[in-house]
Amino acid sequence: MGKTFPEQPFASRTKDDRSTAHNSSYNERNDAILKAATMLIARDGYEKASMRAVAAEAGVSPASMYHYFDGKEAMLFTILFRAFSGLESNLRMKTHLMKDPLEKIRIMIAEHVMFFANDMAGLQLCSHELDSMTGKAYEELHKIRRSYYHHTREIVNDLIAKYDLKVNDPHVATMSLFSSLNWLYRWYDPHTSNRSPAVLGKLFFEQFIGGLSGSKLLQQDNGEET
Amino acid sequence: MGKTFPEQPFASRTKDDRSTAHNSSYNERNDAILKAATMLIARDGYEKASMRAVAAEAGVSPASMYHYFDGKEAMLFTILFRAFSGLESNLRMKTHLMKDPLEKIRIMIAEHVMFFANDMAGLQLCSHELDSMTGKAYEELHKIRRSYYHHTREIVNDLIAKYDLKVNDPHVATMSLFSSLNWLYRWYDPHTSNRSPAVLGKLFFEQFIGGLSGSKLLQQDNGEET
DNA sequence: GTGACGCCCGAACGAGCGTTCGACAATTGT
DNA sequence: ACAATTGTCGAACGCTCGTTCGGGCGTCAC
Repeated sequence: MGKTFPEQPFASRTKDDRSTAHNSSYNERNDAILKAATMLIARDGYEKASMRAVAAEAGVSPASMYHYFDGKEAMLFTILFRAFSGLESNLRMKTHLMKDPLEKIRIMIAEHVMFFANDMAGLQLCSHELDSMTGKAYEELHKIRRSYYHHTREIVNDLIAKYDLKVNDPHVATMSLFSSLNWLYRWYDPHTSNRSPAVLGKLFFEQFIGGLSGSKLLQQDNGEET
Repeated sequence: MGKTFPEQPFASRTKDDRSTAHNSSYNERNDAILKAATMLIARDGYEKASMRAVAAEAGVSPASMYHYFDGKEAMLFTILFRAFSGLESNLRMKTHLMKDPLEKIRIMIAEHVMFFANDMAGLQLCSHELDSMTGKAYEELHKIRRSYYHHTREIVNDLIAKYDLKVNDPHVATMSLFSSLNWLYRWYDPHTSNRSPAVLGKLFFEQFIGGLSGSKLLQQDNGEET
């Protein structure tokens, strides 16, 4: 029941703890507001999406919103916190028992694309609206993001070590991978595209590994192999 | 002097044509406003960056801004138009006389990174604020963007054809390349980083070619080569 | 000199924003 | 049954926004 995420510094829940077994209508309303907010902020941007519009979309009065969230920024925080935490903890869970870093990175990419397909608007906000946050809330989200990066980066390091790859710049390679994933919301819609999330994940995986390990096309520059 | 870009449908210049030889202060003020606007919109976002703040940064009164631009959106349009057009025409110019598509794509990537290094805020707006535009202005900018993509995509097609590459999905590969370039503003600052734009361009080039032509690491899946 | 014109800005307008307040309804604990 | 708590909302506050208005200033042409 009360099982959420390990270590939740100050705001993983809404306002104070009202999730006391009964009273399901509270959580329903809460989710309706978050869903409406996610959609409208994804469509119009954080500044342009007004509390009044979110309230209307969620079927609530503007004043009622403040019984569920301390304010507009707290609302965005909850959305981003759920999405970032979901990504991060899911990665940790799925790769926990694996040994081969190649398999780990394959799963990481596939899971990220899946997460995107299941919550396009939410991940769009993670890519687009993080710096609408300020102060400690920003720091906290940034910390999760950094943790996600570090986890991925360690997999990449293991990958390079295990297969003895000649990689010029692992950081740039990793950032390129994140670029591809974070830019998804700009061009890919799993409901419209003929590429499934699984296929797209496979393509990203192959591209990343190919980009890491170098191309036959360019080997003339490095002198021929022994 | 009056040399701009081929075909300029309706708004490559500001308001009406006041660039009549003398009166250089007009163009100076105009550029000061654009520069201030670019910086502030990059920092705060289009909605949050107010005309008053831009005016203050440029050393002009808010009212005076409307002698140079029809409004806030027209101002952003000019910024985006210059950046997109610069990118697109520069690509066309540089690759015009080349034959080898491998060299073409190398130059395309290097030039894009250089463009970014020379106008970080401007290219950030191209990546982040395009959909703050509406109507015909949006269409026009989107057209330039699409033209840039198509030009790049043709080079990729030639590359695949010439070197007989087995590429699963050229579109996804090209989008990944654009992802890396468009995501630059999120993590790369040429003034701070120890990687020069030239080095970064080289890395992106090698990654892209490697990602295109596939990896030795994964060839076990495709059966061994003949 | 004088009228026309480009340039500039203080002041204000109307609209929309996030948020708060106070009263009213619904639900709960006893 | 009744007091306390929780949920709801119309109305309003204070503020900032993009933009406009009207007039003042300097510089040309004649």
